[in-house]
Amino acid sequence: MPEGPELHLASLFVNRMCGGVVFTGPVQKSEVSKNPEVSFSCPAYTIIATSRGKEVRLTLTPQKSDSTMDIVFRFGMSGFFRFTTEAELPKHSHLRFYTNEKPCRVLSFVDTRRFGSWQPNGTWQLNRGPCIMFEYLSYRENVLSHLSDRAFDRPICEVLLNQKYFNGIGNYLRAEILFRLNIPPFVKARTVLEGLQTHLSDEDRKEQGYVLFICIVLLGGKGYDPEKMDYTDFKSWLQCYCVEGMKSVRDHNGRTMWFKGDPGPMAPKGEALAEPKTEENPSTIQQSLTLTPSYTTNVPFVP
DNA sequence: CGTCCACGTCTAC
DNA sequence: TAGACCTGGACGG
Repeated sequence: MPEGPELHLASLFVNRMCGGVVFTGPVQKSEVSKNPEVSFSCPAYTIIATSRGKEVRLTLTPQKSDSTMDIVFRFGMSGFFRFTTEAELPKHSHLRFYTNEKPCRVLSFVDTRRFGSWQPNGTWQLNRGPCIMFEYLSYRENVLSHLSDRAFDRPICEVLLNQKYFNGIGNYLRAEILFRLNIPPFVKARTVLEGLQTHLSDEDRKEQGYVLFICIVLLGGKGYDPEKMDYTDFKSWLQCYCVEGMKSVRDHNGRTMWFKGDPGPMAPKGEALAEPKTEENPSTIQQSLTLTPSYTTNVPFVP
């Protein structure tokens, strides 16, 4: 997805573009979307956004009332927000908020593959853990106080996708985190994490990818540009995910895990590792990074 | 043309 | 632990 950082940047985008903008009328849903109708209509309201892990919440506030409405979004594989004129409505715009301007502009939730979802009058999904980026202490406590949970019997790379404990991590981040911390992906998660019960030091934060996340978010803010369809910066930020010379293997859930070196003891057995492409091994299929607009518009980078 | 792959959940057997 | 849910880009014949 859009992973935690992109969801956060999406919320910054909404607040930047819609700050001081007045919206009006009903919220419109595309015909094709199977998500619920948003029965909200108001002559004048404003929109603010918040993010938590892999969710974004829009709060609609009528100017002459205190009865706000929250809509909670998950982005699936391809969701993002855009703010355009009505004439330039993006393809796959599935939920639309219209401004009171003439000609009006439209805040759109765009989602090519329609794996994304929204919930009117929604709340943060109950079974998702604290946000790794903005609820760091409770995130950390949630992980460390539940290390006896059977979930941590799994390899670390698979547990990192468990949103009950790592709300915000997705497939590119797990690869980048484990690669940069030099942790073999298929080591039992509990083994990796149980050394962290000490006081909160910079090393601890580093070990749980916290520093990585903060870098992504802080440096990513300036990279967010929905008009610019250029993901060069994102690709050059990646050190492992989809990078030539790295190995990849399907994990036990069928997701591709990118890594370097030793896969670790719990690697799926019988699985042939994809060999890294080298000059001597040109027959290997070259992995290409195909990016939908959410990448090109939302993804941050570290120079 | 066709097959494979993609930033993620969901729910059904 | 599979599939189901979707569109579309890359690449092969």
